[in-house]
Amino acid sequence: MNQKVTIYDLAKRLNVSPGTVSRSLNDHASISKKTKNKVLTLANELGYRTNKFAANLRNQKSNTLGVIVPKLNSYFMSTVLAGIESAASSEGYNLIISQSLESEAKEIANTKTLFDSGVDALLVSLAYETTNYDHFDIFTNRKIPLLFFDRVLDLNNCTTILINNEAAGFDATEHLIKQNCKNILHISGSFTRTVYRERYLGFKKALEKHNLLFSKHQLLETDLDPTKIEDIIQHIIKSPKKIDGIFVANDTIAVQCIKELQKINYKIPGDIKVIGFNNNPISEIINPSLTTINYPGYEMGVLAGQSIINHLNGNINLQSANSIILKHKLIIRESTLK
Amino acid sequence: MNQKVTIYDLAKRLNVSPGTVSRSLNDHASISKKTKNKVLTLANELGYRTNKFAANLRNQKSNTLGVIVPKLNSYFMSTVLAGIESAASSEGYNLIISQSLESEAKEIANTKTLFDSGVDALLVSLAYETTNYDHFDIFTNRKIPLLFFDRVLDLNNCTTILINNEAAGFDATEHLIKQNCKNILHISGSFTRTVYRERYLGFKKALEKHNLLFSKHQLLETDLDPTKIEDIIQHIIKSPKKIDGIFVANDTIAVQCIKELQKINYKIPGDIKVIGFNNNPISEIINPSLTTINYPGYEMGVLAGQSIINHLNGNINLQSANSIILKHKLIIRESTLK
DNA sequence: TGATATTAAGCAACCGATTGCATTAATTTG
DNA sequence: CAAATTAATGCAATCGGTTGCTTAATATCA
Repeated sequence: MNQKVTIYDLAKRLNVSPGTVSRSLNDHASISKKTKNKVLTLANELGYRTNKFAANLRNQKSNTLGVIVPKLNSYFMSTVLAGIESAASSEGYNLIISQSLESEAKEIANTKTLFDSGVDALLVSLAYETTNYDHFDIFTNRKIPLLFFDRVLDLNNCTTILINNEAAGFDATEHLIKQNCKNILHISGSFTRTVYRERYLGFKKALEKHNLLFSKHQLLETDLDPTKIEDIIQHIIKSPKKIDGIFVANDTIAVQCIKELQKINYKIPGDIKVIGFNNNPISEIINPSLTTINYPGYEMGVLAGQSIINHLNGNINLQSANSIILKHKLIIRESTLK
Repeated sequence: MNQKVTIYDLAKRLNVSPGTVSRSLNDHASISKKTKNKVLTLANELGYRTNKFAANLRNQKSNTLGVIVPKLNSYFMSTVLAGIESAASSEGYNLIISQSLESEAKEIANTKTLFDSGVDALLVSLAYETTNYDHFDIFTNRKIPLLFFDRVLDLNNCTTILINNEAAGFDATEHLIKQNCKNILHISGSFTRTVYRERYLGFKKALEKHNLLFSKHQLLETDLDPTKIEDIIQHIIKSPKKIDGIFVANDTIAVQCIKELQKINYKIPGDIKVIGFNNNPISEIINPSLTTINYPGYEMGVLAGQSIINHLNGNINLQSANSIILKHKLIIRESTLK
């Protein structure tokens, strides 16, 4: 039990060749049932377990997917990961997960490590900081599938999975407008990430459509760091024109805004209506409950996993569909009631 | 660029042996600086990357840790994972993560897969369902380090990392008692997991210490599934003696209780005081904010990662410390105010 | 019965890096 | 200057499976 058992051990005991053992274990057609049974039985008895290193070395394939996310411990990301894991494990793939912690340097290091680990494909959601993308070249050069989700990058031959952020931003903003907001503030993440840029574009389009002027005070580009909530509140208080609606690029900050504004006696939604983004569970818990945009994280993860595995299996679906857009949905709750 | 480069390619171009190349790359002492430089330079130029499969096969070591958690997308678990990842990556270890989804069958499958993947060690938080532990034998038989965190199991020679759940349960309960609660309900998870059993023991000890009788209605053993909140509420309403305090085994359910009780016009903390467990961020967002026990997830993850890596590196610290207890802390908020 | 088709199994090269031991070249020492 | 060290490199086996090709054994058919 204590000793490792190899196909050579099995071969010796059964007086067959290692090749025969290997083929038996892989249920190859050219081995008789009798032999296969003998092998399987003994393998089981001795607790034989295949050595993946050897198999991978020979097969040039690891049945492993690499994943790089900005942060493991965020509601959204862990939900996506759960989806990826579910898809991967049902197809017999392992997952090596690493986090960039929003740092470009760490993302680069992780990319190299995962490449060296011989992952069959890489799934990435970009770090906040990343502006140079050369580190992905080792993957594209060797034609190892690369997929971006949520925080995406448009590279040739890379699938991207995301929602229509512009449309979502538009919907969120239009909802506020329909609730009679006239001077809406958009609290955005950094424009280096297109998700945020596009939400902003949707925001502006909605204003335009409804003939609302846009002034620069209505945009606050931040790093969405919870510790800097005070700056955000100051921005709101000091706005030259009274703000009556806020569209925040994520629920966490939206919830913090509500809490802080309530502390200084703003009424939500009476004085200011607030809409968030993501449909994080906290949006249901805050009082008033937070109107938000549902972002299907789990589905995104499952789809990302399935797409890449289909691709690896040679199924034709990624060549054609280079970009997968998931449906978002406006979820109306109390924080934007008239 | 497109082609994979091996040490043989480097060796050929430099007219040295593959062995010399290998030793150069590993900065072996018996190679001259001149040669090392030549090799390093060319390796860099050709984009050489070591083939881990070959190295792992030869070294019988993968620099990879396996992790099995019940659920990836839970606040607590993703926080622990973030801690493990941080410790692992700073020591050059990869992480293969899988989830059991609380199912024993999946946990068994994951254990086998991770074993086959040749992880150097395994970190586990047990599934809700698991009652048989034989699947870990392949690890213990081969003396591959095994560590349990949070949902632990006392096996010989396995480190466990957790908090003192009994003391935490005691503290939580005593706090309620000090806030004048006389008839406290404990909503627990399944006793198959010792964490919950121990919190319950702490609960009972606190009652005893303060001379409060315990009746069976004061314990509700559930699976902590959010969809079954209605059963919990019914239990509270139908209690023969009016319940004035609730100690819930996790914050998610505690928050749900508060919300549902408020819907039927209970005042929190006026009519019923509530204390949760974990210090999940939602505990700060709910109104009234939730008193809870802080469970240091990130620290637990870091410690778990570091411990196992120290062990792998042969540093003596796990033989002695077979069980690591982290500090918990009572965090008093509004939901238990007098 | 002999020739051919089928089936089952073996042989040996290969995947790419590592490492104990042997060998050669360079340096030191007496 | 020869002998003894020391330094630098090469050789070849090894890790454990996989697989194209070959061979041996059995079945099929005329």
